[in-house]
Amino acid sequence: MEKFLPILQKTKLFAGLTEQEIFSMLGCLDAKTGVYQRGSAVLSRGDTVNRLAILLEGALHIQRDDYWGKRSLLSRIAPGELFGEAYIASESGVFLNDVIAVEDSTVIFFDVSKILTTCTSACLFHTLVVRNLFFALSEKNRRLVRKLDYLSGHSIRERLISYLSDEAGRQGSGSFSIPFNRQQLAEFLSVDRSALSKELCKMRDEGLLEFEKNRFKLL
Amino acid sequence: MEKFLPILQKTKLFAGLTEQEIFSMLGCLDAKTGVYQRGSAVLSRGDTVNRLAILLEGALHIQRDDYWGKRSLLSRIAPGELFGEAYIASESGVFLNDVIAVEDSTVIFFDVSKILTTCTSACLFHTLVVRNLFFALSEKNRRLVRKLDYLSGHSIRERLISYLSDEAGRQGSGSFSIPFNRQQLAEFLSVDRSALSKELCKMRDEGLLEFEKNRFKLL
DNA sequence: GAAAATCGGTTGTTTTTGCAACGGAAAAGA
DNA sequence: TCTTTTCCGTTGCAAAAACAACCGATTTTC
Repeated sequence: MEKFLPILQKTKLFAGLTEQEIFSMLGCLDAKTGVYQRGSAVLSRGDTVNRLAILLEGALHIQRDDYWGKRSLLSRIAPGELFGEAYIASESGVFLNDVIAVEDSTVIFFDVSKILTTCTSACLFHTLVVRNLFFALSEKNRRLVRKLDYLSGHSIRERLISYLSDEAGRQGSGSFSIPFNRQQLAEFLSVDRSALSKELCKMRDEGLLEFEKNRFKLL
Repeated sequence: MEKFLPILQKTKLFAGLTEQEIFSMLGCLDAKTGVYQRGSAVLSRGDTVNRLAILLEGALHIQRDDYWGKRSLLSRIAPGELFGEAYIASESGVFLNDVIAVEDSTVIFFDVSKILTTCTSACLFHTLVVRNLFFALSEKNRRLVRKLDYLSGHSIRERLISYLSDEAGRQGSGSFSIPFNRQQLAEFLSVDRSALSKELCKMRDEGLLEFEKNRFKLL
């Protein structure tokens, strides 16, 4: 557990705490880590979730397959990001999606209710963590709204433009790479892969952008 | 301000507090109310938001018009619901959508940072409000994920089914009414109104549902 | 109560998207 | 290195959705 302290210190949740303070909270939060091989499930649809999770190493996809096997890719989780936060406070707590490790991954789980319920040891950093938790949730919220924006696009081109220009802004450059291959990007934007491919090439031919593999350049 | 205490008491944010306790917090949170006529803007794209808002009376639409005047309806806010929560914790704090009063509305704004920063009067109910805030944000989060689900549908029919069956579940009956007219429902689901109308009638002819105006019955 | 605006269903046409299948290039695995 | 798998662009066709325009009914406004 100790070896993850430097990583935890960089997360939004524990921002501003010393390694020592984080360490003392881990016990209080009943922290448990899990290791997942590439391709295995971290959480599955129907699981009861009552813990907050943070990805320490690797990469995860939050996704869902419908009756016909059509897959929706809701979001990708990068190291330091938290997930499962939407369900811990729900009555049912039943998880509606699958969380899959797309790389070998390590995840840490917290019993977050311990932070929220009146803390017996009303320590100073508790207050800070609660504040951080609020910021993290708020940011997550913004992310979801952004994704809603992508999907509100009425055509493949609109969805692509809103997603790609957003990504360019986030990475601070018109030249950037995305964490998806074509199939995954199609699932992320809820469109057909071949139609996506067609549209991308059309946009390239029109001089709107350049790309090679998962690297893009907006013009 | 006092006349809104019974309404505030029913909100998620102040759940579990007495009217007296809420009243004493209003000053601490620097609460301010605003009254908006039907059709007027509560918040506009580009505004800097650093306050949490709760709708006390009326109804709001969070929406956005693109370059071509095409409107996306992100969500509808009912009395007691909070909004603006995504932006108060962001660096820029710049609001990306428009919030429009679709009925005469009253809104209350809070300086929520006051709850989060170390409270000089570390009162008991502060802790409770922070916990409530977390639950409220978490619920908002779930709502956004649900809407993402609707928009992930690959056809108008799929979007309709996921939205309508969700609404049926939420209202606990196969017979229910929705807070949108056809045009608004089309904007909410990001589809063309006439195509939506066509699909609805087709589904009715196939015996999947019945409807009249904004009242639906799933079969 | 008359005029104006909104609402929702309908139709026909155009455009876009989905789908299925193929093939070459690159990557992964043995 | 050779085989197998994955990736991604391409094509043709079928299906779906967007668009524009129209109309009767209802609602709103004055």
